[in-house]
Amino acid sequence: MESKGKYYITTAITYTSGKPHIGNTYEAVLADSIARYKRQEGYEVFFQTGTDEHGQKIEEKAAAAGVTPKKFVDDVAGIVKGLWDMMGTTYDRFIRTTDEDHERQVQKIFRKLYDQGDIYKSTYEGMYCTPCESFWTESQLVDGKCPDCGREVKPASEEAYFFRMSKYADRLIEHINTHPEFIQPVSRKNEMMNNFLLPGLQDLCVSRTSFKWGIPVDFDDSHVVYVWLDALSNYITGIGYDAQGESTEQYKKFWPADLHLIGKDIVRFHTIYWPIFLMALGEPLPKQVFGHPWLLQGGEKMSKSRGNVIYADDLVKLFGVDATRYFVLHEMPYDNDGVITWELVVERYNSDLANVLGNLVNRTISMSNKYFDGFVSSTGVTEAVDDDLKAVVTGCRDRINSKMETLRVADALTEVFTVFRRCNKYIDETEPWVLAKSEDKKDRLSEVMYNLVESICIGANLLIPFMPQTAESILMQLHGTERDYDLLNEYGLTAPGTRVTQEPKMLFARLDLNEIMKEVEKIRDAQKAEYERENGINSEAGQEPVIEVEDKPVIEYDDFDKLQFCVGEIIACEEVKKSKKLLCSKVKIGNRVCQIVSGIKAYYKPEEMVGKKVMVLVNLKPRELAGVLSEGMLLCAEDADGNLALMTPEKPMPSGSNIS
RNA sequence: CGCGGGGUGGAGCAGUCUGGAAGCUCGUCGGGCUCAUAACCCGAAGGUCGUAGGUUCAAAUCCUACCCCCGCUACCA
Repeated sequence: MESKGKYYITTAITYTSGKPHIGNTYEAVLADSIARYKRQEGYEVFFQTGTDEHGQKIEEKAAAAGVTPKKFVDDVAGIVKGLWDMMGTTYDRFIRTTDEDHERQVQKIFRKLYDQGDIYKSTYEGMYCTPCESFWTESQLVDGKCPDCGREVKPASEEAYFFRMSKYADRLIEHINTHPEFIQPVSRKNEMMNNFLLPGLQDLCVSRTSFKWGIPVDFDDSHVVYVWLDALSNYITGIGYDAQGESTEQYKKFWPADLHLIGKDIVRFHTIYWPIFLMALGEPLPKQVFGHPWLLQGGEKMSKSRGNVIYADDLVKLFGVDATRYFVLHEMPYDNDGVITWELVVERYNSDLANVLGNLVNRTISMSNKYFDGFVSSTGVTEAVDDDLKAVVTGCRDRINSKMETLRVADALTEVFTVFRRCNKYIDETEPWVLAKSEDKKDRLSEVMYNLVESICIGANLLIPFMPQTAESILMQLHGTERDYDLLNEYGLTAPGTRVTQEPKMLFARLDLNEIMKEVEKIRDAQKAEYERENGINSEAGQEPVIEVEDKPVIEYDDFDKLQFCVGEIIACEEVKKSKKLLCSKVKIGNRVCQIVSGIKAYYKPEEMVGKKVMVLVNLKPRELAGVLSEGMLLCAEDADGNLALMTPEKPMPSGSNIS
């Protein structure tokens, strides 16, 4: 098959602030199925995906996790790549914005745009919150106050680089109007025009000084490049663009991109800023930007603290790679958000994959073995019912093609399944088990079985871009072959003498919803636990009772200052013989040791007290308890049930340390 | 009046641009069949197409008002 030309497809690069959920993973799978389809069709495909790793949020997340930003993004990028690999995405490059070649080119791009006057230095003016060190726009403010801390903000300005968006706006409007296919679906085009382009584009601030985790501007290193300029550039740096005119052959071949596949939330960046950057660089614009809808979870909001975030790896664990691919591809409508719940996945799995497809392959193979020892041959004994089957099967490739042309992947996948559904119906129409009863129907039976195997073979070939493993498994079991795309509308290519497997393997075993939901519960618990660990919350959080705090009168600082608290180390401890509740501890506080009696026998054994660092009220007037002198107090928290917990320093502190 | 999208039988969606008998998948019920993973095939029930008006011979589809949900609102990527 000769090449039909090149096809360059990209996904958005995933922001590495955390593990991507199924909604993000969907995009990679969608892009992969398109890439695979284009390859099957005969295009030379370059498929790029990757991670977007700079920015303030990542700097903050890394700091919170106590690691360097680089270490943080290395970890997350590893997780992302692992998920994409697990889903079987056939990317040609997984680019990271921390890749050296990318960073160098972004610096060159920035300088080039600066040198030619598209980027200029000015001052950014906005509302500034001093404690948070953040600028906010008017629209971000909450009641005129900082949305983060709620404190007052004041007008401030800082030096920054700006991009002259306005200079290119007219050209972009012209381009969008003369290229109706540029923004898909079209509804997004109007959104961009009405909201941003027609009211007039503001110049965009393309540098930051408020954080360091970014690509430095090489001629002014107090600034880092705005993450979107950095991130968007990946589409050209990843295939060898050079800002000084030394672009690679690969770049010259593949740019402009045929398709940027992105989420609808970032359409603005891809249809306004990105084209304008490209215009400024003198490069052609991508042919099409498709803003796909999102796969959302039904009902409640997705949140890790509730343990209801659905991740691809959990889906794969329960359903397998191809079933997961099937679900996300099939359930995604064209321009509305789709819904994913565990129940829906099980439903689709059972009805489409197990019942329609898996069972079809299984019953066909068993009959072939039962009636013909697995050998498949056409006898030419046809009947009228065969015609409709053949028409459905041979017409499928072109029906899929027309769906794929407009990126209606879900509809294309549904078309593949019409073949399998038609086959099931064909079995009922021809009733092979009846034919098998009369010896003189043997040839007709053979033809029927041939038609089934041949039809399933074609169906499996059409399934390859969407469910590659399943397609391969079907072809292996039927001993069919992968066929050239150009032959997928031809019938009768199953070779004489083909013999199907003697040991059919179930493709998709039916699942029991209750069993699956038990597994889902485990996943949820694990997720909640992980969330609590990451955020330092004790388990049982969320179910923790809300205690109404009773107020004591306000005290002056001087009142507080009268109390002397210190860290004390318990060096010895024994029960107070005459008492049911008391323990008597020897507590080392710096250079002295005192004896303290506490009512904690029910909660702590003497031996486990020893060695603990605790919070001690030191200057409490000594008093005898049960005949034993107590020279202070060990501080404890107490809950509604009277359970006690000693206060201990959160990090190791020497005994005698002052507490205030 | 900030912008945009959505509200269609129990569930998930198509249909709306270009008005003309309300459709698909799942579920439910009934029947058929037995090769197969209680799977497959056929049939049926079930909808005032968010609400209220309007245009028209005819409205899910066009117009107006309202209600509800969801995004976005530019320095969060």
